[in-house]
Amino acid sequence: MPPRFPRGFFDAPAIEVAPALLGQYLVRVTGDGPELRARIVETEAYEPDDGASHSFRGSTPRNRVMFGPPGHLYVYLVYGLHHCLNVVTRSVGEGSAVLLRAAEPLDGLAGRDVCRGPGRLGKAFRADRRLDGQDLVAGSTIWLERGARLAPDAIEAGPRIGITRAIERPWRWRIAGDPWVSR
DNA sequence: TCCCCGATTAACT
DNA sequence: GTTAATCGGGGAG
Repeated sequence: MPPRFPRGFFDAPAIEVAPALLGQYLVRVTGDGPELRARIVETEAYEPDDGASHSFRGSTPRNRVMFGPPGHLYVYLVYGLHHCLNVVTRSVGEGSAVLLRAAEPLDGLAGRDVCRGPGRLGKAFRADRRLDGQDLVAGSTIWLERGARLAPDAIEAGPRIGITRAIERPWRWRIAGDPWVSR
């Protein structure tokens, strides 16, 4: 089994962790089905001073995991329908995370588009608020594993999707030309 | 308490 | 390109 990332990998700004997560693996074990595995191909960063971030107005019951230790999973419900997966970054009290937007299905996932888009990725990995706060470094339910390190020119940045504030920040990253990215 | 609207998606025209 | 689905968070009163 490939190594996981150490806690310190996540104790950094989301704008650094987001591109570094491209090409890495998301793994999930459920009570019944097979192990799920996918390769991350698209991410977005949300920072503490970022008007588009849930953490912008401080800690609340919903987003408190964002203000906890790095390397944990933040799961929230959007539009009353979809659960999105985020990786908490930066140190305790800062409020920063990386949204996982798309991945290449590998093991235990049927269908071309099941991981294309944050809502579908959450559904494919059977995420809901019960997964909020899971430890991605030392937990045994959902975690991240190291994949190949990508060359800088294999990564491209662009504007974030679906937000109405801080739209000028080019904080979405994806693997250039990858067939599994969203949209 | 009320009310608006969102880090989306699928199913329309 | 447009819109319904669906519901909880959090600001306003």
